[in-house]
Amino acid sequence: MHYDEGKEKFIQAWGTLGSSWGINKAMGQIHALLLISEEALSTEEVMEQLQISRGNANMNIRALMDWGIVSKAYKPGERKEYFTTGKDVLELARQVSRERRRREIEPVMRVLEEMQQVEGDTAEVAHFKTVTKDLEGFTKQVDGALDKFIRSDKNWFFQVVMRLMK
Amino acid sequence: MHYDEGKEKFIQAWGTLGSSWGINKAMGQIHALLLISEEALSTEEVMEQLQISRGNANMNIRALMDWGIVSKAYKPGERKEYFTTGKDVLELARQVSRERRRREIEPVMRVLEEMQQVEGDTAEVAHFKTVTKDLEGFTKQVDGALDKFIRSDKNWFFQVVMRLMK
DNA sequence: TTTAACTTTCAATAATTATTGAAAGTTAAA
DNA sequence: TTTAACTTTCAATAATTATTGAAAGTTAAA
Repeated sequence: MHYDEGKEKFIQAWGTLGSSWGINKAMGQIHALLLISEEALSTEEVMEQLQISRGNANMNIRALMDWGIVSKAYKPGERKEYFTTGKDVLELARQVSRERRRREIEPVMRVLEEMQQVEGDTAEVAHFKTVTKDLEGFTKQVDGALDKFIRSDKNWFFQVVMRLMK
Repeated sequence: MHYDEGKEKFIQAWGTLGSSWGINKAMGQIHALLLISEEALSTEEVMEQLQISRGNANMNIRALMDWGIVSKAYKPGERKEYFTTGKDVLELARQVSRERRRREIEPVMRVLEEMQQVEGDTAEVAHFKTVTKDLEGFTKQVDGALDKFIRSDKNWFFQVVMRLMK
């Protein structure tokens, strides 16, 4: 397979993965492009390589910075802004976990907690509370594990996985 | 808070969570409704309670069955089909993991593996292969852990989480 | 068989989300 | 200051995805 073909495939796959994970396609593609590029890229270069508009490129680069997985890199003597993403995959996973936890798990947990405030002593209400309590418990477990992962040092995750695999 | 208000909130929250996890809103809401209902519900009842059309209800119930988290329940003497979902949250998580693994992780892993076939001995290609190899390695780890989780018995997950938390 | 109760399909439409590109805004050098 | 190189915003539009509802299909009872 030629490099250009591989690159194209990878960018596409990464965009698709992104869109089934709450990150939009362009965001995923820009990230993929930055991942495989050794040099930091400018907005222009991103626009050109992915064939997207300036607004699109700009907005999605900003979103990636918002997620904390892309950062600015100024080149000496240049006025233009350049962007890179870390090449450490584990750090990336940790950052994505952190954001998803904050954006998705936390809000749903707050709602689940509230559900215990429902009044009434019918069987229906009792069942409702049982179910939502269960979900809350499970969500808490996941949240805790995720938190541990996020805070952990570089090797923790692999150590745990290794332990599980043995 | 009144039961109806709580119920409404929960259904909304579950729908929203669904849509940021590749499950659409209606699917999430139907699932929420079935979760909190002790009795199995008919398509009609789902339509009425969520104010959605027959086609929508039917399609999303089928999708939930496809995911393996909703099942048919016939009522004796009745011709109509009724639907329920398991109330075991862990089993639900396991089922969702299984599906997402199959639908999202497997395809991307296949692409990542292919990337090693890229020809050329430039620094650019070397870097490309390094990055995609790293991603592949990490994805494999996650996939393995997920597989372990999916296959595991009921208590495994909590045991592991407990161990992590201590 | 026929009928009626039910389920499924699918083209049309609505709703949502992503993208464009030009105009407005910002900033560093002249 | 002014200018020009750059970045950001945002209303308009395009693309995608979800939803409707009526028609077609299926199935069990009469």
